[in-house]
Amino acid sequence: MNMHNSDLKNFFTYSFSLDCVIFGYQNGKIHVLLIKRSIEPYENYWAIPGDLVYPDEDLPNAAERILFDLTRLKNIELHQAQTFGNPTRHPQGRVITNAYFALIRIDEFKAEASSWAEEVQWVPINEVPNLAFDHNLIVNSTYELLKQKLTFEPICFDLLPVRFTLNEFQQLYEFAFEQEMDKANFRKKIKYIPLVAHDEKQQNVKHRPAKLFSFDETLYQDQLKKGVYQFRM
Amino acid sequence: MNMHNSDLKNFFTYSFSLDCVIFGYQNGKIHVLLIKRSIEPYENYWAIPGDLVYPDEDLPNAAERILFDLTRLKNIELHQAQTFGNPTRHPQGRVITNAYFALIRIDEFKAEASSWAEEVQWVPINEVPNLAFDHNLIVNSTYELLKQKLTFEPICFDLLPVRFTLNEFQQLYEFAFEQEMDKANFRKKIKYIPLVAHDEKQQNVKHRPAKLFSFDETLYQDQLKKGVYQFRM
DNA sequence: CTAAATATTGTCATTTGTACAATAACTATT
DNA sequence: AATAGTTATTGTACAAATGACAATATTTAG
Repeated sequence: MNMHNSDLKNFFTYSFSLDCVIFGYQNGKIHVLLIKRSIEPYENYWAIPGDLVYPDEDLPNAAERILFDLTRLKNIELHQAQTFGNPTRHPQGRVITNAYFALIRIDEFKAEASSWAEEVQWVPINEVPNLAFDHNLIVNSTYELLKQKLTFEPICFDLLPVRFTLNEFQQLYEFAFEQEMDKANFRKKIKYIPLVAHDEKQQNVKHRPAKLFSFDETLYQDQLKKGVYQFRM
Repeated sequence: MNMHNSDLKNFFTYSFSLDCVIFGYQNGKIHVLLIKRSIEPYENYWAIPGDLVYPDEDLPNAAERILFDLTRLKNIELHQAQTFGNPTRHPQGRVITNAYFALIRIDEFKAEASSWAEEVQWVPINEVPNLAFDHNLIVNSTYELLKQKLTFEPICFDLLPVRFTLNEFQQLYEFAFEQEMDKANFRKKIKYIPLVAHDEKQQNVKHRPAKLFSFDETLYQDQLKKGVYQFRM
């Protein structure tokens, strides 16, 4: 497979690609996974992992394959985001691209550069450099979508460690919505979210350690089915 | 332009199309605009208006053009929805399609069959027949998206007449969410939505006529900017 | 003028939201 | 072991929103 260089122009009249915006959470900040391109166009630029879709490939499969090829990440739940089709977005021809995104725990998965990705790097969402193609647009649009989804789907738990403190939970929302919240009131607000309290506590802090919680996905699905509760922040 | 028949296979290795889901509101029901195909494949099937995107055409422009070509509708604000890329969704080759949707006042715009659309028809969302291609999937997914958006964006006013009664407003939500609401409580809930009360009243009803209201878009945008208020139903 | 019908407003108990204060539990230091 | 420092967790009091229901108002039809 080498449809990445100058012969792309002759390969398709126009073509279809897929770009992955992978979000992670670390040190109180939402991060995005970037790769460094070792090929033209935009050689040596940072970009989000993406590539052309094969002619007989379904989009979810393409997303999985492309992400794995470039970053060795697998078993990640990818979700469709927007499609970008500006005719001039690719310097070598018409390439329409569909963004997919995922939320992962950075330390549970190890991203490694592979194929034409020379390096991989997690970058805080508000420190993303100038990227290849229209990837800044794609990252920003998808981050807006993420923030929207954070308010009415319990996806924050894909970013947090499996066991987290209520403060960590709160700080994630404070970061995303760029506003501080009252600790006591935050705890009342999340009263109905099905969390399990564990006996375990935070380690290596030089003050009273916080209790650890985890999200009960099964109970959440039950509540959804019964219609007794709808997630909303 | 005739890339719709058997020569499609040779025209593009794979191609990209755009399908429009146009919603309207009438007689207390949300409707979808359908066209009847006069060409193969799926000749004589009902479908949503859609066609191939030109190689040098931006997606928003393509959406406008395609909708106008088939239904004569214009000056309609179209919004991007999902992209559908199942390799077998089109019987003649790989065609990835991007759905766009719009919300309009049915009687303010007159849809007319044009080009290879033989007929146009507004159909209640819960009475949509078996459609061409995967168009049932597209319509249903986009309707789900619409319902989501109804809860956090003031797009309901694109469906309602410019001047509407509070009951009409309420009934739209009752239809979309399939649940009845208390009249008095509904009025309290919408207290902060910037509506203008007019002196005008409902006509031709055989009981006390209701007062007419309209949505103040300008005031809403101001409130948004100031961050004092966020639409939420 | 009256009945029928729906629009509109009001009441009240309950729940939720908000700001802030108080208490609890742990670490580090003396 | 006692104490200070630090953060976790719970509580309190008042304002605002919600929900079920009742009461009143305005129009048409006769």
